[in-house]
Amino acid sequence: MTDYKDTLNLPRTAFPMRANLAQREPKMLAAWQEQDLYGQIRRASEGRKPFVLLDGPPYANGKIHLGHAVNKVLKDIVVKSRTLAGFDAPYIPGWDCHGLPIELQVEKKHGKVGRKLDARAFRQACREYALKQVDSQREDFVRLGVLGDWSRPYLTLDPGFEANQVRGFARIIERGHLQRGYKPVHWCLDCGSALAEAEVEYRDKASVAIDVLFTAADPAALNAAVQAATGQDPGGAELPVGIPIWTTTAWTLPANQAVALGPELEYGLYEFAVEDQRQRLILAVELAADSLSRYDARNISQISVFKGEDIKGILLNHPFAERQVPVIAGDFVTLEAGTGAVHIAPGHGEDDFAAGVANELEIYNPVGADGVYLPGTPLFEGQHINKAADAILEVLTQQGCLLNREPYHHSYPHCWRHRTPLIFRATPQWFVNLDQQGLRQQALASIESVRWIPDWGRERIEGMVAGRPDWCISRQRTWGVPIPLFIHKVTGDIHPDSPALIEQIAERMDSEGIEAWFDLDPVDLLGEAAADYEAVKDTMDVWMDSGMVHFCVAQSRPEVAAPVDLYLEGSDQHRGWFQSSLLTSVAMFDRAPYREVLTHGFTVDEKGHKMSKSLGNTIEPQKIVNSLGADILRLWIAATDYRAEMSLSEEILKRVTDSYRRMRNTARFLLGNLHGFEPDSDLLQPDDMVDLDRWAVARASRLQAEILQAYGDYEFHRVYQLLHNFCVVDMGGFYLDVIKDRLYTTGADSQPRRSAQTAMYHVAEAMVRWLAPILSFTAEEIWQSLPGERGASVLLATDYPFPAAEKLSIDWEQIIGIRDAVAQVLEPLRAAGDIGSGLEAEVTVYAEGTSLAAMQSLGDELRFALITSAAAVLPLSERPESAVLAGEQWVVASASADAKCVRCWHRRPDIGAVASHPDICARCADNVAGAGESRQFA
RNA sequence: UGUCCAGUAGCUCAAUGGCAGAGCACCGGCCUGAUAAGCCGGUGAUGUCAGUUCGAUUCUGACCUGGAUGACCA
Repeated sequence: MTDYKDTLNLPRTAFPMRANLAQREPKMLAAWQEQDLYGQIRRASEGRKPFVLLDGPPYANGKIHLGHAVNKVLKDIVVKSRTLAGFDAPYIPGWDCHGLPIELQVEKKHGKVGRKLDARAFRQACREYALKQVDSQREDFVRLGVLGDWSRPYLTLDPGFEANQVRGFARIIERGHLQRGYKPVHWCLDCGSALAEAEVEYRDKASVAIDVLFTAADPAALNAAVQAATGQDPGGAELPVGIPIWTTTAWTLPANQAVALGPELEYGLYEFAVEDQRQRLILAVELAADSLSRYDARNISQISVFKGEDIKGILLNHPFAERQVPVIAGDFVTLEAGTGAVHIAPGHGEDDFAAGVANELEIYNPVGADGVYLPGTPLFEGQHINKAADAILEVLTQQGCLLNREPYHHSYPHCWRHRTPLIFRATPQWFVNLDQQGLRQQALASIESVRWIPDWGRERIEGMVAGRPDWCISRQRTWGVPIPLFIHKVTGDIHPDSPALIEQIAERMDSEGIEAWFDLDPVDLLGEAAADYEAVKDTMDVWMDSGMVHFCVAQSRPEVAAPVDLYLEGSDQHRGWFQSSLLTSVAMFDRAPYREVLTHGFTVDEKGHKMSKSLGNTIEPQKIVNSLGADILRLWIAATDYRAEMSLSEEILKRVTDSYRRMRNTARFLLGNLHGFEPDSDLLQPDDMVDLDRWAVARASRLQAEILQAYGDYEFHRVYQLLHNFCVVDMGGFYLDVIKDRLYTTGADSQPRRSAQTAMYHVAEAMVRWLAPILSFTAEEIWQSLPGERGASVLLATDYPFPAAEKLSIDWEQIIGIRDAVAQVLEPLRAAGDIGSGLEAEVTVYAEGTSLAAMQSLGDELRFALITSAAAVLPLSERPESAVLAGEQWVVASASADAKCVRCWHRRPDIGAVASHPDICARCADNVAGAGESRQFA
């Protein structure tokens, strides 16, 4: 028997089945770097329609985690898919480099500012630390296959950035949004600084709740007020009377300036006895019973009832300070807890502050930056507020004003870095005022012009902007961009020429960065007037840094000038970067800095629980990359619907790896069978192609439309599903299976084979582009194995232009349905051991209508489509008793009685028809020694 | 405690006021000319409870679970 294997065209390719991504990817990265792929793409994209994604800067501290990977890879998929779609899509990554966390790291090593290092050296240490972090994070991002201008990222510590930031700040001042305020702000004693809203988190805290008595300064006046309200003299003028307040922050009592009652709430005057001492208290009616039981009161009687408003203005004795404080009305007073009377320290609370302003109280703050009562504070001067609690309670007890104390658990604001309780402390701070120039309203209007994806993002940010307080932008820290202002020593006003002065400062900062401000001799700028002014020592909130990226980066990199097309971050950035960027942009330019804002969810484990170190359920991206490869991680990110939580587990990674292999293998099969195909000479025109091959091209072309749509809609999980199903169902399950016979057995340069190769070539060219944004490494590997002249990288190409669709002769969807039906009928034969492969069977299909027509037009080539040795088709009316119903048609199947062709494995009656080739069928003989067969349909 | 989002087979995703689809996984089989592959067949699901409706996975409400975010001030 002649060995005919040599006469077959079996697949050949150097493209390996095993990906070995962990080893292969770094080499590919080196090659990309070597050839400056990013730069090449920029040059190739010149003049195209721009699509700009502005990178939200990660904070330069710590190793990147899964969330970072998700964010950067999503951005990368967007940028690459837009590049392939023919846009000029630059990507300039950036880092957020100033701020407290870096200071804390440096403090760990060098101690606080002024101990081992002076401020200047400390800042230098911060700078060095941040740059080191940037380097390490950059390495990890690059390893993920994220393509961008990594050699020239933007850093908020770049002198140019810092200079532009103060220029932006000047613009905000010019437009009237800056305000200097003496207001209570969240203050972290460990930071020694004010905090922004975004830096506050609420945690449970165990406090001591106390009831403190404020005695009436003039009981007769109180009685008179009650009588005026109720029409009855309450009497009992000889008894002690007062109003008890309830508080969990005893340390604020030294700053007390008033007691607030709800103006519309009902209060009662109660008389009772404690240890046989009769006395009177005013309490909210609803809270009276609870409160009086706390005080062990007996023989209680309610003397009268009135509204809080009725005793407004009555004076009370401060429990220990030498002053009297008024009763005021406060709408914010509720009946949730306490006594219905709220102690007001305008220097230590927001409501308190507002009440203080409304009632012309002193905004008194006796607490220093370090939490110690300032010199001159009666009784407690020099004590730390956390330690003074006992002393305060003791004083209250001595004064007979401590009615009750008990432990109390509540949630309380904490510093999100130190996790320590915050205090409210009135200090002079700088604010971006949301209302004095209509910033809030304009911001809300700008939100309307932005497309928010998912759309609930709009409501979220609207609610936040509508409800937020003024933005406290000053920090009393070392590592940050200075607030470059001069304050008049007498009037407290900023220098009238501030914008111009800031420009002069910015010019110095262009080269020297923030040190230019700290080194500045005010005389150089202000001349003789310098003596009248004081330089501000505060730094800016780092949210100002990142919030001004849209302005600062564009000054040196005009290709990303605002407004940009897209911001893409985690959904937590509605309160963070999206908002800070919006506010600065509206403050400077009256418009949003972005057209679209896309958010993604957070990573969770397989049970849907968030990943955290304490739960021990974190998965490190570095680990995945170094074992499975970056493409596997990228595929997971693409395959997951990022609008909700994104869950990751060992099983999920396994599934992702499996589907990766399937796609890779499909590509490998295409490449293996494109062996020897030179598109320049071998590519057939659609007219010359076998009908099935034209179907494959048409199918791929239709799919491409869907895939591009999905990319355009940022629905990458749809891209993945479409791609994977195409590989499995259309290609593996049908087309590639069917054309194997033709590829292998017909002549290498024959029309039937070239036709199939032409189709596969089109499919491969398109598919490598579909894959490229997601499986960047693998796509590049495929690209390099594809035949034909091509550029250095798939990313230098644009979406594949399919040849114009030709009308098909066969309704292939019908044929696919019949194929499934035949497979069902073949299964029992196989189970019975009558046949093994489908080529051992012959079938007759009985059908009517369109499916009959489809099969009839295939004629003799039906058997190739069904992958059986013989296939006949007859009208339904002729079906015999033995026919089996499968789907809509009836099938008769049996094992073929014919001999097997050793070459093509079909069972044919014409084996040996050509005498010189006794072991092969006539078709094979023709292909081996004759003119070669021709195919029209399959 | 408020608001928002999500909950569809073991996993990843679909869909619809009218029999809930796909792929993977799993089970069974085939092939050995994609072979640490490939092909065929099969099993399997709407978080819970009510309501509206002829009919609800879809609409409404409550609850549960998870996530995000805000308020919690005295």
